[in-house]
Amino acid sequence: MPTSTLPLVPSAELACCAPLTREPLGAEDAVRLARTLKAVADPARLRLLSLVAAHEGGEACVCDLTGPLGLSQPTVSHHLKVLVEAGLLTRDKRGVWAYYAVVPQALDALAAVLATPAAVRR
Amino acid sequence: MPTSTLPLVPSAELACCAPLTREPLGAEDAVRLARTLKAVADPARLRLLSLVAAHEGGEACVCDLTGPLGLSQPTVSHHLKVLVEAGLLTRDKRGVWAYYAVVPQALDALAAVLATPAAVRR
DNA sequence: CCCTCTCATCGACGACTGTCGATGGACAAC
DNA sequence: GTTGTCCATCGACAGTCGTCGATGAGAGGG
Repeated sequence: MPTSTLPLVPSAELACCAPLTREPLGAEDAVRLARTLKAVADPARLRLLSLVAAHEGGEACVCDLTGPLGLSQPTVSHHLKVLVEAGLLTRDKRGVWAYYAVVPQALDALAAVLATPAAVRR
Repeated sequence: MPTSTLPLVPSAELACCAPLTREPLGAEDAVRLARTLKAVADPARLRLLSLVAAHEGGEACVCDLTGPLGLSQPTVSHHLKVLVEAGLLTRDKRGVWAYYAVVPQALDALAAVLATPAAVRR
């Protein structure tokens, strides 16, 4: 049977806080937010998210990704692990293959924190 | 006369590309996007953005920020420089003080790239 | 049982990053 | 001019990060 790995992140971490520009960010919230943003702030990982999302069925295995990225298989595995631990990707192992898929709500939550709420915009 | 420092980033960098999950990201776009995201992916810089936005008048000088952050003045100056170079903050030197203000469009552009377009959401 | 294929982990290396104290430059007030 | 304040830059240090080759763990196929 296929084994599905859910994101390790408590869901509270995804929507951790009010929009950046609405009120001062607490130290702990800042650390949590930065941890998630760090996972995205890398060219290889950005392209991975993009490639996985664009792949047919919305999922892709490692062997689909090493070629387009031009990185070694261990490096790709490493980046995928980072993204899964950040809750941005899910891992689904079926037989020999490991299929990765994006978690749209996670990206949306990040976007929501960064965006300027209409009330603040001047 | 006050000297205003505009962001060094070509405006093309701010809205560099289509939403992540819409089409595969090119290598160069990925590098540019990652560079901007790296500027935000740090607890101190997140709090700086937040503190500046929340400060009265939407702007703050360095001496307003070192206290709440608990970091030394050189470190705060360093982080502010990173944010200005990323186009997320503007620097306006008036007399002895340097006033920083957030660039809402920059944050919004970042959010737009991360967010899942409705058409892709499944 | 052995071989192959896919993927994860390990260990190592160079590069980059966040932090600080010390220094220097610019402006203001006396 | 001298002194004081605000801020940027410098140099140094420890820590983290991205990358790779080598190795290991499991699943399948002959």
